[in-house]
Formats: sequence, structure tokens, C-alpha cells
Amino acid sequence: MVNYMKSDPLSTAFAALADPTRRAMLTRLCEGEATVNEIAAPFDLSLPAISKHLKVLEGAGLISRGRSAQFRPCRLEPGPLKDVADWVERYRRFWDESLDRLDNYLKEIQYKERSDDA
Amino acid sequence: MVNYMKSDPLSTAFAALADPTRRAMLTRLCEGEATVNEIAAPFDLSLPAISKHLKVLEGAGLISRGRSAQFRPCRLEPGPLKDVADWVERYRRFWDESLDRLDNYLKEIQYKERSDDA
DNA sequence: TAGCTAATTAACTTAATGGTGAACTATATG
DNA sequence: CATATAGTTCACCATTAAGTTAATTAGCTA
Repeated sequence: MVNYMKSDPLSTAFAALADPTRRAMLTRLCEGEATVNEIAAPFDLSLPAISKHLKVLEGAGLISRGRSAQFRPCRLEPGPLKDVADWVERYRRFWDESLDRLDNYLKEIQYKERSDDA
Repeated sequence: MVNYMKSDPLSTAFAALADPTRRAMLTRLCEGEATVNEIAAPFDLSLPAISKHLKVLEGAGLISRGRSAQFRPCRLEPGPLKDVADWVERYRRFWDESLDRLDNYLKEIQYKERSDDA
């Protein structure tokens, strides 16, 4: 009987990434630091909603926030993204394999079609 | 004003992966097909709970299920894992960069320490 | 000080998630 | 047919998540 802790960092990162708004925010932060209002601009959401999303991202360690005057510039923190990449990377052989199978299948089809032509 | 759809496949995949029980199930399925009870064995959870987790994984396209007699063997479906890997891969340069910065920082520290010694 | 801008917090609603036990479906077998 | 095994569905409960509006904090500027 395994007892999994309910909020390990990897789970928190996956959960934070499970929202398209938050993923879009990270994409925006690829271009560099941004204030909350700059991040909010493209979305049809209230500022408190944006604030909550940013808190989720910060809680997952995916962003960090500074202070300058009344602004809280956000910056991308890639650590958890690397953890996600490392986790998912262990499955690479499976999708490579299934692409191989698809490839073989397509070759087989082509072969049969060629036979049909003949 | 961007209008993001609330349950695109990538979000569904990330959400499914945000639970350590479900990630453990996928890890188990790396070894090959398994029945529901085989999958359930390591967990201290009721069978309905297991069934729900499997439904979430199936809904995300991360597993598929067959039938043989009264068993529903589950198998890993790596497609969405590849999509996750592809998404996160776009951030690789960021963690590479920060590791570089860490590397430089550590080298700098070592340099200073050496100077202190001298 | 008053007022503007940036952002967060509070209080609330609604919906989704994760769990349970009990009942049910489906298949195999004595 | 009766019973055991495999698994799902139902009805329910507690917690969390995502959004809102209104109020609040913090810092700049006239």
C-alpha cells in the first residue's frame, strides 16, 4: 500500500500547466519580464483572476516576482519545466516505438498498394 | 482579448498528469498491459477510485482499454506524452541558460575562493 | 494631503475533483 | 442455476479551483 503525498512539486507543476491561460502567460514571459497588467492585457479576465493565476504559477515555482515601485515584475523560472521534461522524457521510447509501428504500417500499405497496381 | 477554450487536449493531459497516483499508474503500464485489479494493487484506494483515475487517463488519451473475458486490460498510449514533451521542449533554452548562469556563478565563487587562499 | 495607478485580499458563487460504500453488469465456473 | 470474480455506476460528501465584484494596500505624483 503506497501512500503518495498529495502535493509534491511535480504534481503542482503539472496542475499549474493544466490551464491554457497559465501556459499562455508562461509563453508571454519567454519574451522577458512583465508586469501584472502587461500579462493581463491579452485576456478577457478580471485582474483578481489574473492575480490568482500568477499565484498558482508562483506556487509551482514557474515564475518569481520582483518589486520596483508599485509594480511586481514577473519572470520565468524554468526549473519545474525541466522537471516536467525529465519526467516525460522517460516515456520517449514509447512514442518513438509507436511512430515506428505507424511507419511500418504505412510502408506495408504502400507495399500492398504497389502490389495492387501491378 | 483572447478566448481560450477550457478543455483542449493538452490541458486535459496536463491535468491527468497532475496526480501522483495517475502518474504511478502510467509508470506501471510501462511494463506492459495490466488489468484494473493489477493496477489497483499497490494503492490504498477503493476500486471505484481506481476506476475514476483510469477514466481520467483514458479521457486524456493516455491509456486505452481492451476486453478479454471479464477483464479490461489497460495499455499505455504515448501520444499525449509526446505532445507534453513537445510543449515543454520549447522552454529548454531557459533551463539550459540558467544552468549556464549557475555554472558561471559557481566558477566565479571558486575563482574568488582561490584568490582568498592566495 | 488628495488622487491616480498597480496589484492584492476578502467574500462569495459555481463547478470540478477525489474519495467513499452500496448496488449493479458481465463473465466464468462449480 | 448459484456463486465467485472483475469492474463500473450511483448517490453522496468534502475539498479545491476558477471566476466574480467590492474593498484594500502600496507607491507615485500633483
